[in-house]
Amino acid sequence: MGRVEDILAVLDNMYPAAHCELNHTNSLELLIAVMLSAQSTDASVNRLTTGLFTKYRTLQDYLDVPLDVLEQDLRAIGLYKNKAANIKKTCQMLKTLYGGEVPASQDALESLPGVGRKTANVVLSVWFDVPRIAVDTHVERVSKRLKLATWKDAPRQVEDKLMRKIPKNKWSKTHHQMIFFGRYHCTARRPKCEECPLQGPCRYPNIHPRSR
DNA sequence: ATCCCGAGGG
DNA sequence: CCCTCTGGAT
Repeated sequence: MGRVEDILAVLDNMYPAAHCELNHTNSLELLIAVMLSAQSTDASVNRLTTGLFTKYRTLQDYLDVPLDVLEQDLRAIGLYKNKAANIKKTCQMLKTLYGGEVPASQDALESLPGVGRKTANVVLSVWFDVPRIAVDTHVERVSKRLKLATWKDAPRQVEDKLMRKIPKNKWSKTHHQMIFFGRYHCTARRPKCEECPLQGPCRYPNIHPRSR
């Protein structure tokens, strides 16, 4: 069995039910939750959206509210001023350009302020079931440690290499498994290397010989 | 390359 | 205290 196949098998075994952990009940809520997740934990986002999605139920609710009020409603999360402005502008564009719906196209999504490639990929994959691999901080770190990419690769290059190495029908599942692995096991700061079933393919011990 | 930017963990 | 969190725009 090849190296990549081994890694996928281990991830399947560790996280058979990996999934999107951002709470949402429709495409607008998912889009906003992903926008809010920039440089924030999903736990923080969910804590915030519990109340937010109760207060803001429709697209129009975001359009009607004054910017400074929305800012205060997002205050508990990082980058809240940027996020408030982007959400308001994005909702305006959804209304005027996309019939009040979240578009299912990569270009349309990325044209929205505050929505880049990573956010677009998550929405496409999670909501529209389009095969994509969103490269966030976890996926990037895990990919580099497991030698699925090199240390110098930018997120876009990591994405290309993953798409080449992973069967397309597994992109979405593997994406979430890498998130879980990065979030709960192969953490940025003190990865649990001693109890890791992926020590074989990992380069981390060679780069940080005695760290833990 | 830098800025935005709060909360939680170690 | 310092680091990290499903980034994006300039």
